[in-house]
Amino acid sequence: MKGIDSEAEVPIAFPLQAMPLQRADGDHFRPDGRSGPITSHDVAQAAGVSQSTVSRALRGDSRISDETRRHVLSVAAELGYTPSQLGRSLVTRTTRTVAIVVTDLTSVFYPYLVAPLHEELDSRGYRMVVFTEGVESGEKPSRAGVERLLDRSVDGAVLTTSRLDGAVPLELWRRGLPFVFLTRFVEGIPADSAIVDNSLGAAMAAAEVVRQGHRRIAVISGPPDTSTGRDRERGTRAALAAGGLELPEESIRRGPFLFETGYSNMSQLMALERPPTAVICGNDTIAIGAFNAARAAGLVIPDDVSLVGFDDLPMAAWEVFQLTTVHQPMEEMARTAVRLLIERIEGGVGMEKPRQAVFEPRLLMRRTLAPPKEPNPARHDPL
Amino acid sequence: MKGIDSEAEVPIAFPLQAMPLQRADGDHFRPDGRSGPITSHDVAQAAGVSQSTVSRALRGDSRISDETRRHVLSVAAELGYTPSQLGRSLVTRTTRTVAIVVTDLTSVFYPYLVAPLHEELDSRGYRMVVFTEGVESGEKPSRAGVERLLDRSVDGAVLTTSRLDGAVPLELWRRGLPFVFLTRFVEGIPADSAIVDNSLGAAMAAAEVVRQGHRRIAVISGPPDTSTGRDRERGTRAALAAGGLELPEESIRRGPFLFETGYSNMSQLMALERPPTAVICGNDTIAIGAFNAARAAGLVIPDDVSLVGFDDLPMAAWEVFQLTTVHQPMEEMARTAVRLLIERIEGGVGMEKPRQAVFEPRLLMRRTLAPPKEPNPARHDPL
DNA sequence: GCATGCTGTGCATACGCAGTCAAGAGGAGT
DNA sequence: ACTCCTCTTGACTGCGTATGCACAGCATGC
Repeated sequence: MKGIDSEAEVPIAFPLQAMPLQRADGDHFRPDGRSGPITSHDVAQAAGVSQSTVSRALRGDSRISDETRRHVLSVAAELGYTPSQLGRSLVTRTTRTVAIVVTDLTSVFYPYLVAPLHEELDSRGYRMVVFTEGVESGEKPSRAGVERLLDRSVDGAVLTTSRLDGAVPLELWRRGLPFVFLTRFVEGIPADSAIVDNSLGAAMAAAEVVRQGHRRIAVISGPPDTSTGRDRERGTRAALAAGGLELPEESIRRGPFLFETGYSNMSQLMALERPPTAVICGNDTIAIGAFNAARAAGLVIPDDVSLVGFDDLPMAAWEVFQLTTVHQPMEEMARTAVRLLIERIEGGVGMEKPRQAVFEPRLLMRRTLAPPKEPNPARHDPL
Repeated sequence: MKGIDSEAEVPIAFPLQAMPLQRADGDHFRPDGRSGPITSHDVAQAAGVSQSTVSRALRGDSRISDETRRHVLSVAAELGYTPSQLGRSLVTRTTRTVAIVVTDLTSVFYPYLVAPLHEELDSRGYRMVVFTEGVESGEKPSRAGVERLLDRSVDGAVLTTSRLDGAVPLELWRRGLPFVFLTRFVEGIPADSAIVDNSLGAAMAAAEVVRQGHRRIAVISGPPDTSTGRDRERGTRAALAAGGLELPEESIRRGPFLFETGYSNMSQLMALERPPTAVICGNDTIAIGAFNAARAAGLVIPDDVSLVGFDDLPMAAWEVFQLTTVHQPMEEMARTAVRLLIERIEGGVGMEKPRQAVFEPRLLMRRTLAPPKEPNPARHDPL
């Protein structure tokens, strides 16, 4: 077993391979003897043509003869020339880079959003830069953050993060940077968006909880300053009201969309004198936190308490959870967001009217929701 | 409940706020009447100074008088000037951007790597671009991918993905782009790296499994063409051998570090005539897949079968899993990787000797490992 | 024989910024 | 009064690329 040299400078333990492992002195050889990377000028000189011709040959300009093009391409390949994206961006005024703005990269929610975003962007030849919007508690617009988006290094942005009072979207809009809301949106900002009908989805879930006979229902909701948190809570309330149920303030908890929010609030709820028979959660992450809290308290789901989530993360389908939840087509939403954004970017100034892509939620019955064990005696339904 | 207009152009349902929601025609006002974003020339003209002075004033050059600086700053703020990172990068030959290269963004593993990477980079004033190395089956260097890294748009790269035969690291090294291996590395490439001692960690886990009395042990390992997969398998074998146990080829499965790998292989293992009493998994994701497969088969862990993982993802500690696993300090590793990389980038050409930061693994006893129920009668140990 | 068109290439410039060099203003020293 | 500095600022250039424009070469039509 080898020893440990934590952070120490240890000699390379493995032998260098006997392959063409030879680094050029200061990148590649440059005809003019200067240092630094190869430029189109170098290629031009080596190929005996002008820089313009190199540029055109590589970009496939049709006005270059096939012979010249082949020659230039071979010389470029030989020198290991890679066009500078910087120089190109400066003159074309386009970077083919899109910013993704998220709050908390740690969230298990983001991979499922970021992966399709990346793939869709990549397939269209765009790069992806990731920014986190500082989770400043106050109204701080995180000036540095907005600057970063406006310094010409990105062509547009996907906002997955925005709080309802967030200053970032407003600032972006004023400065004319194309962007699109994904998952969440901010009212009053006429930007494109790709979202699920959150209030409808939440209402579907809550209605089913009621239909199955629950009367003592608690809610662990998301943050009220996000459109998702607010709309889902609204939908839940509406459905409960339609079932003749109120939602007293002590039965609704709120917090960030985190495991801990579900865990701690569920623990408290289960410790109540008359704990709820069902708990509706703001998203799957909260629901899974709640699930684990219930388990830790020795409760069996759904025998002792029912649970529903929102999002349908892949892990919601895991055998250990089998979480009843509201499905939203995250991948499709992400791809749509990219499509809307790219159209804005490449479409130019037109298309001023904002477009909303609202997706249908779908209630997924799995195994965390069942009728309560001790049906409320006040229940009048025929069954 | 509101209706759904999936992907249709619906009018904005919310009223525009009565706030200063007024977009300047074509970005901000420009003194010279041209369109496009404000440049330092515009600020200079408006402030009655030269462009050089504007540049210097904003960058805090000490040779500018306080009076001029204040004036320039106020004019810049008034015009809403944001320096172009492009122009700056072109002349400074530095982008303050680092590329993160990953394989599969969907992995639940990456958030815990990407989040600290981002934070550490951000705190040092660097941006983060995410690339996926095409998961081409062949040797394809994913030319487009390498090009992307070499087109002067990043100052360096963090490779978390590399297969042992990957061509990307070699190409980067030859072209002189600073980079660092994180989690995995590739032999023969003299680059910095931040890794855990994988073989030691795996050996610790396997030794404990043996110590607890298991004799019929199976392994669900990671991909053999990664350093993590290979080294962990090596460590496991070594520890088993030290315990006098062989690892017959039919008892070791291999596959990508995915939930499905654990699920399907565990299902098969549990269907064997004499299933193993313990399964050692290549990482937590595989282990959790295996856990769910066991649960689906009606087995209780660890009563019917023991399970150990590797990584110590946050979810390994969840109540429903309580996975016994090998902890690696991912956050610290990520931060170290960034530190090593930035030192290379900002340190310039020196420091040619590669540095390896090897972190100590730690075996975390939770509740998925217990002595086998039916101890092997061939066991000779005193207890 | 000349004008015209087409094809292929080079020249020159602009993109936005940082930095080099020089120069002007003012003060101090002789 | 002159020189020598220091302090502050401006003109100019270059980073690497794309592109408008001019131009050369050749073919075509009258």
